[in-house]
Amino acid sequence: MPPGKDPTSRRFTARPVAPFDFDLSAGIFTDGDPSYRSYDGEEFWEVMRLAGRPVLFTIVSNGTVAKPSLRVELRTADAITDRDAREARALVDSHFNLSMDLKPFYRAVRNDPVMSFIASELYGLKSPTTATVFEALIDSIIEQQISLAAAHSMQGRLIRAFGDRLELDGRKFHAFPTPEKLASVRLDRIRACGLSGKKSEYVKDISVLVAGGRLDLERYETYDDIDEIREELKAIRGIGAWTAEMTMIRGLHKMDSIPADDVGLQAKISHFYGRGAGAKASSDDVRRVAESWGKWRGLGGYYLIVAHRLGLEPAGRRAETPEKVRRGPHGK
DNA sequence: TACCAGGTAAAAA
DNA sequence: TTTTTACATGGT
Repeated sequence: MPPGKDPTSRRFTARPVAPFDFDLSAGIFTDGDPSYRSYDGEEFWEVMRLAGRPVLFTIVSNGTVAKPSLRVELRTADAITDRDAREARALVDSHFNLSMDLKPFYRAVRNDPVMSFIASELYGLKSPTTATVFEALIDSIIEQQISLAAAHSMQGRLIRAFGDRLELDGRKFHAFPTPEKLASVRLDRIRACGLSGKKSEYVKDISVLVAGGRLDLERYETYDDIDEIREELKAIRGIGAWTAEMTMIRGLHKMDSIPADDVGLQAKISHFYGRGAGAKASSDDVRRVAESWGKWRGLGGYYLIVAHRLGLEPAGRRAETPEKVRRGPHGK
C-alpha cells in the first residue's frame, strides 16, 4: 500500500523554533534500546502512547540549524485518527522542546566565558523531555545512586517486561510501562528487573497513586514555582531533592531546575570551572556557578553534561580531534 | 577484589 | 538532632 493511503501510518512536518540542531539534540539517545528508543545518526525513533496504545514515532531532520524542519512518521497497529495526529504534534514538540527559544539562554550566559564557549560549540542544542512526567520520575528513581549504565540496563528490563508491545514488519517494540501496569504487578517482578527492594516499593507505590488518580504528576507543568513542586514531590516516599530536580528538568520543562547534589554534575563543574586539579565541586559550588545562568540554570547544567560527553575542553581549549568529537555520537 | 556510580529512608548514636 | 548503614548492578 502506498504511504499516505495506509491508515495505520501518518506523516507530518514539525517546525522547531530556531536555532535547533536535531543531530546534536537527538545525540543523547544514541545507542538506546532499539525496541524502545534510539538514534542512529539519521533517524530517531521512540514508542510513545497515543490514545492508550503504543505508536512508533520516527523522526528525521530535513532542515538546518537556522531553518529547522523535522519529518515525523507515526506507525501503529490500527488506524491513526486526526486527533491522534494533533496529539502527536504536541508530543514531538514537547519531547524535543521544539518551542523553546534558546536565544535568551545564550544572552543570559554572555558574561560567563566558560558557558559562552560551550554554548557556541553546542549552538542549537535543546534538552529532551520524557513523554510523560511519570516516566521521568520512574527513571530518576532507578538512577538514584547507581551508575547510568546499571540504571539503563534495569530501565530496559522494566520496559521489555511491562511496556505494551507493538509489532511492525516483524520488529518488536515496547512503550514505557504505564502506571496502571506497574501498579498491578507483584513487587518481586519489579525486583526481578534488578531494582533494590526499596526502589521497587517506591516505583510500585507511586504507580498505585498515579493509577488511582491520587497523584496527578502532569499538573505540575502548570506550576511556575519549582520550589513548590520540589516540596510536594519530596513528601512522597522515595523522592528526595535530587529525584525531584531530575523529574522537573527532564519531565516538566523546568529549565530553572538543577540537581545540585548530583555527583556527575559536580564533576562537570569542577572539570569546566575548577581551578586546582582534582578538587571536586560541592552542591554549593554547583549552585554558585549556575546562579549566573538565571532561569536557564538547568539548561546550562545540561550543556555541561553534553559538552563533557563530546569531549569539549574547558577555557576554549579544543579536544584533540575536534571534527571527530564534534560530529560523533555522544551516547546514552 | 574493591570501589564508585547522576540517593534515600530508616536505624543508630 | 546528626550520623551511619543497607541497598542493587555494571564498569574499571
